[in-house]
Amino acid sequence: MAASPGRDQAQHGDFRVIAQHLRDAIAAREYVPGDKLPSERDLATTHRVARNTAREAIAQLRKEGLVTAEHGRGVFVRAKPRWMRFGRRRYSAAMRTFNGLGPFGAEAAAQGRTPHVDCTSITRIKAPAEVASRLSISTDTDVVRRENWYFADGEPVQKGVTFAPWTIVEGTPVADSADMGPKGIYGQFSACGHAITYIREEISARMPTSTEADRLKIPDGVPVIDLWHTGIDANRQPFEVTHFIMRADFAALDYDMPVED
Amino acid sequence: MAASPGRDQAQHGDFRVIAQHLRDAIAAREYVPGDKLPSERDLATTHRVARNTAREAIAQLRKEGLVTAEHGRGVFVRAKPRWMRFGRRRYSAAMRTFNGLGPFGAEAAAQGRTPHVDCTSITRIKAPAEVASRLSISTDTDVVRRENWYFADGEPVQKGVTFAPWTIVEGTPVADSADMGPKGIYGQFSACGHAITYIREEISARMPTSTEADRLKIPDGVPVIDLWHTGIDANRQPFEVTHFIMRADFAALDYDMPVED
DNA sequence: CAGTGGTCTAGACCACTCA
DNA sequence: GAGTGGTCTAGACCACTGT
Repeated sequence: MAASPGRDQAQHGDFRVIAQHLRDAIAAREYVPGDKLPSERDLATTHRVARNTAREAIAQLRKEGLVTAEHGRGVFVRAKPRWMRFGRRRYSAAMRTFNGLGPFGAEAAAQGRTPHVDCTSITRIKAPAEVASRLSISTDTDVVRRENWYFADGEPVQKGVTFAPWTIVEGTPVADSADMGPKGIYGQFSACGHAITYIREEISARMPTSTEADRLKIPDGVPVIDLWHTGIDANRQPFEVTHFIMRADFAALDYDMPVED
Repeated sequence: MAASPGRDQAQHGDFRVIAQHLRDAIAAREYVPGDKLPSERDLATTHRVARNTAREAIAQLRKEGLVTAEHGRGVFVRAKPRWMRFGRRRYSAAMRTFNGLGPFGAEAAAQGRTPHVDCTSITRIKAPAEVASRLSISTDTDVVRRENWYFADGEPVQKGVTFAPWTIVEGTPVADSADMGPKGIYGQFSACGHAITYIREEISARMPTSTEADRLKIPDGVPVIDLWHTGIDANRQPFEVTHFIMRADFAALDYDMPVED
């Protein structure tokens, strides 16, 4: 040890010590959200380690979602996420009557944000397996596939891909138009005999793929919520499936429900 | 460039190329779940880069949750997570009658896993703010705090901290005993006039803190589901709050519910 | 321009696993 | 003991941001 030039001890876990120092300082509000941390080079000299070691400490905090690095600017304490909450009532008729943005727009507007939805593609395909099983149809059946990207205050928040049997949507705007009219897509379904009455929501969380991180501009250390939503009508028939990928620093889910029907 | 010894080109994004090679190979099932990837030193030599660069490529895949590194053994393609699903009916009376493990045990058993719950502490404290607001009580009010750790097949899966007003649980096993009897904790609540009738579940996802990662043995690239559960009785009075931290590679949530009451 | 994070090199020793 | 990942060094140049 004493032989190694310029150093004396420490080898294992140096970066953990630095990381913990920074965590503590953040917890003690020596750095508040938005503040810039010392540069990697500064950390290295003050802790008497190589820059890479200081950098590794920063990498830990990034993985935990505590800080965000900005190339050329510095490393900043991340602002506490301001979650947008989605609940089952976003599908209720009352939420739809005053705008044409659908459940997302209604929730976003109710929470003081400016929503924007971009429908990037509408195609007709064979039902993928995950869709077919939820709609109780075969994978030979044609479905419409509508891909939507959702923004709040200009920031990308989530992606949603909606599928519905072609036989149901044929001839309606759902099959070929981005504009769903004043009552949104569920107004259209309702008009053809499928009023959304029950929903099923299957929720999991995972890290984004590199593609998702790109498209949704997801910072380091932020997972996605992966949600399969199924719309079910009054006859208990599923008529629509949407696969949402939501930034977990923006979206939260909030359900209240009876324990039994 | 040509001046640097032993190399010729490439500087930017080398590790991304390597990472993409590996991703593609995994997608093409050249490596299947459980397989060992080439060692960092092998990757370095075959791609003609320094070991740190190969290592960075691996780090990317770890962040995405695609692979897991095991010290001294190698880097392995992660097995597809086998999620355990939790739904609203885990709180129904029917799920409780055949065992004393509560909602978790019932779900785990139903899914062919061996559940185990470890109640690590039972204390009496002033209600924390997050609890008080959900129970509609003040932060001066005493509550019981019960900390539980949940295991499936011996692996730690989630942590749950339950709070309930002291005035409700006083004199019952909920206040001081790990053993909740054959009908579980909700049987106890039911016996003192608070049958669970509605629930509210507030769901978000984030990366684990370093403490959580330790205690739940969470591998790299796996987020946690952070869930606040509120139990509400037939009179619409909230009587119990539980804060769950779940490993997102084990737990998924699955709710079916009416859009309106 | 100076200062920042991003990437890379070519080594080194440590800690762990397994034959 | 051989092979693996984990950590560290002391440099280097690139890409980006701001003055």
